[in-house]
Amino acid sequence: MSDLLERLRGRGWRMTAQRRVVAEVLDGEHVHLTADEVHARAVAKLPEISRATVYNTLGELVSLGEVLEVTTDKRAKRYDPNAHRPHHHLVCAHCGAIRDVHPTGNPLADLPSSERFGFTVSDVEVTYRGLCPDCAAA
Amino acid sequence: MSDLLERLRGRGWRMTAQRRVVAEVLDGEHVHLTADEVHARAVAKLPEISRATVYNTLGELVSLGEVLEVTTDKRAKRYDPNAHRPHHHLVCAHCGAIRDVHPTGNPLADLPSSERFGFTVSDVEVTYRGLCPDCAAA
DNA sequence: GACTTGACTTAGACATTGTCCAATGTAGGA
DNA sequence: TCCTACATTGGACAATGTCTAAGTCAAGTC
Ligand SMILES: [Mn+2]
Ligand SMILES: [Mn+2]
Ligand SMILES: [Zn+2]
Ligand SMILES: [Zn+2]
Repeated sequence: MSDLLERLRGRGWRMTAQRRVVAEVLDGEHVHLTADEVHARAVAKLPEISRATVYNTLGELVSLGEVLEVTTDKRAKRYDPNAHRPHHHLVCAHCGAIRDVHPTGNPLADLPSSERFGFTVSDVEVTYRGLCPDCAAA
Repeated sequence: MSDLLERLRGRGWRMTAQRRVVAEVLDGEHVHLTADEVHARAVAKLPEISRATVYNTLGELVSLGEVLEVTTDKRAKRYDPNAHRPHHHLVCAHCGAIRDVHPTGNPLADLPSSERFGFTVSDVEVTYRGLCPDCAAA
């Protein structure tokens, strides 16, 4: 995460306690927190941090390409710090657990030009759904 | 759509003016309306229809498998009457236009078991993103 | 170290999307 | 025609997200 903080400093960011805390929360593998979850964890480290600052900071990180927005369910957006390695997601339909996955092949190649309707297609998101081991056992 | 109304009658649905109007609105190809858009179009045909009824009816149609929920953007859910032909979506990143597409191949086969984390994977959603012809020209 | 300034943070109002409920209405069978 | 279980309604409430005015502070300058 200090990598991230360094990059942000290089981009002219003022290093505030709030931004440091948000960056700390957004660290690790398979991390896909909602804004309110980020806020709750940030408050544990810095009680006076506001919801508005969390939303602002997340939005800025997304604009900078340091964090991805993921919408695996129809509720809140989730924020994914694993922005520098392209990947897709595997979601448990029962408990919502999310794993990063790396399918083989290139789904873009599977969309023939006759199915492109003249669009310039630049990106593809794949969401696999199923049951995680815990939920399948229950 | 009278097909749909027949199926619903067969399932024991009471045929109300409200349900008929929602079914009428949800007709056609490449239709992906939000609940409020459905409501606005329904009101044009039946001014006294309430938001609650539109939400109730859409929820029931989804439960019955007659309509799909689609979340191509991070805003409102969209309702897709094309539930009987599996397909994916192509979305314009600029104006939000949505087309139904039918990629070749089977993306499920592209997820090796080493990338399944013990999940029972049953479904996959693919969303292609790019620019529609109009937005690319502008 | 003190000063300055524009970027940053905050609380809370407001907006959008969706859910829930008690009261009222009605489709369809008896 | 009557009955009643099912359906609809309006509005309160909830969850998520946006915006703004006022106060705060990081970091450059002296
Ligand atoms: Mn991820
Ligand atoms: Mn569709
Ligand atoms: Zn699970
Ligand atoms: Zn477009």
